[in-house]
Amino acid sequence: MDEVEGIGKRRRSKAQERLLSTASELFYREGIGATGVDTVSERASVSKRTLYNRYGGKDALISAYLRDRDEQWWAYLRGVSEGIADPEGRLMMVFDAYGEWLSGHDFRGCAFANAQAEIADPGHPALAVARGHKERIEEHMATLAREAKYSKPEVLAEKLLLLLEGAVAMAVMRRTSGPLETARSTALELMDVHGRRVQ
Amino acid sequence: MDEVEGIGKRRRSKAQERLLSTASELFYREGIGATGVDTVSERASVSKRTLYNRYGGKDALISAYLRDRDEQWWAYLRGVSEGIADPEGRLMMVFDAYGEWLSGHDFRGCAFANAQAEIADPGHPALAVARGHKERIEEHMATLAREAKYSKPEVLAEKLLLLLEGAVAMAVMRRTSGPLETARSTALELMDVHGRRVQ
DNA sequence: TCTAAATTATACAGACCTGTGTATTTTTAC
DNA sequence: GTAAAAATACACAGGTCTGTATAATTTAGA
Repeated sequence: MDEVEGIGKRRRSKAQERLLSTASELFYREGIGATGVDTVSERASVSKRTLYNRYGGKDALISAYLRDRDEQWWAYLRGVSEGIADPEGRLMMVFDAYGEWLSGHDFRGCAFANAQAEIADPGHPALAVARGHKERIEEHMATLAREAKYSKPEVLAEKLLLLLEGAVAMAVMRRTSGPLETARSTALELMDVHGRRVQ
Repeated sequence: MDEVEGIGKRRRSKAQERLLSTASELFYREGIGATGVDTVSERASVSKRTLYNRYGGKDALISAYLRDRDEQWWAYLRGVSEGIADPEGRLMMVFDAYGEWLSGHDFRGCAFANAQAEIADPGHPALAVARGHKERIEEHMATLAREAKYSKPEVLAEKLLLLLEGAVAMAVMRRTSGPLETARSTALELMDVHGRRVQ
């Protein structure tokens, strides 16, 4: 029975998992438009028919790719934030996580921003996933800023998000993690500007 | 005689101009990868052969597109900055220019960031154009910050660039100019942090 | 073991892609 | 007006793309 990712209740098959991880790597590294479904299925050693039976088409595979990326990102942040108790430290961990994630991998920038840049149709379902991802990051930072008792935590969170996104965009262009460090130190300055309501 | 854009001394022909403006619009609105050379030549009412004789190929056309975009951006900034004498005002004009540019057009984000996201090959000549564009903007802001006697003008300029780039990226995702306004007000706060060396 | 679902291999349709070849016509410059 | 440059129309090569059709095969559960 053909099952569409995200709707079906049946757990992912191994073929489906392999398709997703392969698509994830190729879409990120080579670009979404530049990666064909034939390439994905071949590299995953899964027939193209299965790809279409499992995902329905390329568009759904793109959405699944971004959803997977979103999940991985949160898992990664959860991991590195594990020991830290104070909200300020956890706030800075978002910057550190971006920075760490940069080095090592052949860095191709933010998968969500790249998808936004590549997909012209604003109604494409994958773009809703990308928007949701950024929204959750901002909310996460706003929550931490609130817990740390900064004044206007939502405004602070938006500022920090702008710094982060700009830093990633510039880092990928310059092939340096410098922008991330600048963003981090600037974040501290902005946190200082927002002061702290002592309870 | 076949002439390659950027090397030849002969001024652009009308056909070449039409090719460039058509490519510019399509590359920006639909994406570089999604726009074929056939489409460009048809929409420009110029034969495909002329496109190849003039530009040599699609890659060179992409580079020309970004160079053109860069020129247009500076012309626009020059225009809106015309009356302003003080460097601080001119610094804020960069933010205003980004914001103005946002509204009106069907906004698809920063053409240079989009090219960076779409083109996987880091050696592609168009990416050098994109890098140069951002570098010049940062230098421009650093010069203004220096003239306005802010301390560490280069550092301030980098911070402002990060805010700008992040704001554009978020604005295109959210379809709001809100991020640009946030970036603008945050820029003022950072300028305050950097104080002013009174001469 | 037997049955039903999942996956496979293979071929194909129809469209699009970049780039070239060639002969003809138009435009430009002197 | 004439010669050279530019642009045109048209066809074509050799790929790639998404998506589908079909029949055979493998896997997994009762």
